[in-house]
Amino acid sequence: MACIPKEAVHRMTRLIGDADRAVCKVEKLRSITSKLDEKEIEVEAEVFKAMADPCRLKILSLLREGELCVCEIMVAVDRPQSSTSHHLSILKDAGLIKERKDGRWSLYRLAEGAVIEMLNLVKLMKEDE
Amino acid sequence: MACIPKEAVHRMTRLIGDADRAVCKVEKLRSITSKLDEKEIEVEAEVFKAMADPCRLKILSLLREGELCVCEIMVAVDRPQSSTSHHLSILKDAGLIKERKDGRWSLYRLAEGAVIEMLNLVKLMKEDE
DNA sequence: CATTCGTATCCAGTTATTTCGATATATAAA
DNA sequence: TTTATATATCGAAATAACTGGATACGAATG
Repeated sequence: MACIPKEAVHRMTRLIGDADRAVCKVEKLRSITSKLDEKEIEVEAEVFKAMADPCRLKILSLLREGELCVCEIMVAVDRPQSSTSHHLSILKDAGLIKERKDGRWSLYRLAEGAVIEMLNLVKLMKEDE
Repeated sequence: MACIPKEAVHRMTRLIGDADRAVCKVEKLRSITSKLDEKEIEVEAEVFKAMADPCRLKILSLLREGELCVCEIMVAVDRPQSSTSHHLSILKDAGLIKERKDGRWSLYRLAEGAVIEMLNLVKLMKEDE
């Protein structure tokens, strides 16, 4: 584990009172974050980032209805082609949607798994406040 | 509903074959997105945006352990005070965490509700691929 | 009441994201 | 093999987000 800055221990001592317990607390806090897998957190952040845009949320809602091609999606969300395509690639990279080629069409669908539950959960979120 | 661009119907006609069915399809697609509550989607995007940052995900993980003050959190995530405080305000505005003042301390905790499930779900997400 | 301490806010610099026209690529039709 | 179509990618401008030092504010402490 990285070295514990003296400043941190000093602060914590003021907070807790006892210097030994302070060191212990700082080490405990640090150990929680240092156990987190940096790479995994990065990937999780990318998933949330992909869902953090109104247009992309609309696309995900659309795809709940079934598989659609880019030109259908761009009509539905009312964005230019390049913009729509870009959003789709962000959703795909995050693993939220899957692509299938058919002739000159690219057909997109929701990925199996937890995507729908995520969309449902965030709706619930606002209700219990 | 906004007017349907001729271009869209034209494209759809090529895609489907029949002109009347094309108009129908375009209208159906549009109706899905137009039924979505713009304001609600904005709010949902804000929640995902708040979770779309590695440092903030670490803070949420930390708070699973219980209530912490800013100076404890900044030690744990190893960021300057202003930065930590800023991240906390984003999480609070999104409704993911709650604040409680005690003397000169601000104590933060996870909001009741679906926060933990969200964090668990995104982990599951990566497994089924 | 002056000082210290914990936090929030402000600010400026940097970096990342979004947007959309233009262009490239690939498939199919003529 | 020329042309049309569907999609992806590039590029540049506009916008938004993150970062960390400096400052402001409010609560405790001496």
